[in-house]
Amino acid sequence: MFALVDCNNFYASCEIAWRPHLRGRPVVVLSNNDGCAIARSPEAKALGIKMGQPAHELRDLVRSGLVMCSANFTLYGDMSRRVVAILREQVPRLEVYSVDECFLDFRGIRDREAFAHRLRERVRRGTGINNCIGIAESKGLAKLANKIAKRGAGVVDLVDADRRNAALEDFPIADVWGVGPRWAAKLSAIGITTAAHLRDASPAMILERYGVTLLRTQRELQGTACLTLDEVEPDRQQIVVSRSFGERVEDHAAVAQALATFAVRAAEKLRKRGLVAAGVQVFASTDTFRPELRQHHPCRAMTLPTATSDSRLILASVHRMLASFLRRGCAYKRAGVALLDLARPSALQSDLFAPAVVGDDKLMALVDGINRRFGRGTAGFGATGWQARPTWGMRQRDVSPCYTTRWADLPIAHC
DNA sequence: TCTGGGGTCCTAGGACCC
DNA sequence: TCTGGGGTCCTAGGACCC
Repeated sequence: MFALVDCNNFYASCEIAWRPHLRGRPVVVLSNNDGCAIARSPEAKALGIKMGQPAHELRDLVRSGLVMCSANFTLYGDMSRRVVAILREQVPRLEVYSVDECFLDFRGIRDREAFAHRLRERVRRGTGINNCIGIAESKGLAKLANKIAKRGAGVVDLVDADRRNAALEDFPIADVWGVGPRWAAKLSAIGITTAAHLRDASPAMILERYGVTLLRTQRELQGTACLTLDEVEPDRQQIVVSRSFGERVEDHAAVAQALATFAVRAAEKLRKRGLVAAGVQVFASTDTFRPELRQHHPCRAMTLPTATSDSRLILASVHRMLASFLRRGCAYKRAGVALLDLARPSALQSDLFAPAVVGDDKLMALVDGINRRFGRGTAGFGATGWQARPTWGMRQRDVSPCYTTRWADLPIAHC
């Protein structure tokens, strides 16, 4: 028995929670580089703004009241932790599924709907974030129940068979969790246009044409829980830091600085999770939206001689791969660094003649400590260029303050 | 003027091993 | 008429998720 708590328009709700004058107004949150809409308040949806719609197509709407916010992922991450903390107080077991969703173990709860309504209200009062709850026998059905709850009821319980069947009858196949655009098109072509159709389709046919993933989805729709509540987040297999640049960059030294910056960020994330990497990959890309310009999409990877989380060793490997990596006359729009083959140091196979992990943990802990205390970038590496506004930097026109994570940005209440 | 970023799982095919 | 059989590892590509 699962409940899925899903925050409504999460990023937009976070912005509105701290800027109450935005309530009732159309608000969108933009992707990095202020590129496209990644979250929309209900009022923004009502204006017909689509998910992923480019920001430049929205400029005209600003004059009629649309508010566009640059993404502030620090704020959203902290708000997410607050929502989870409130839920943890109320249920013994939960899985943080994404930044704005939690699966809860709802077994043994007597009046599920009343309990869910109280839960919703607690989250709303504690964080200002509106949310909906779907309840069912499997995660897949809880997802589906949640989508129906978003239509207005707030809480939907599909444990009752009659209610579940009715819900599946008119639930579009494209909205089913685990059915993406490709499969939705293929399924529709053979007459499977609703969740009920998929539930009743031949399992052998599903397995043969789509594989075990969709077969699992089908069984979940039938009410058989194939997915479990995973309370512990599994260790990452890879960490990627990549960005589009604010403008096209032809200067290879600038791209190298960007890659060094991403490598340092990736190493920080790696250490925060207590992992080491045994592989490093670098990639870059010219502007794919301008096919008339010279295109180049270089990508290189190497295996490290010994696993590490030391920024200096990761930087050195990036530097080595950069030799004749970029092409003269190409202007790059995006680049990234990936750390691969991640592992816990304790889980590594030891070598009779060499250490299993290399690097200076004490030095890295010191650097991380300084940056935690005095702000990111206080202590760092020369290879990153060390500029306040590098040419490859992101465009961000209107970032909200980090209300909950930076002393200087603390909101002030006037009485 | 310009269209994001970060993940996972599954499968098929080739290389290689005994 | 004849081609062996059974296995793992790695990689690329395709699908999905938020």
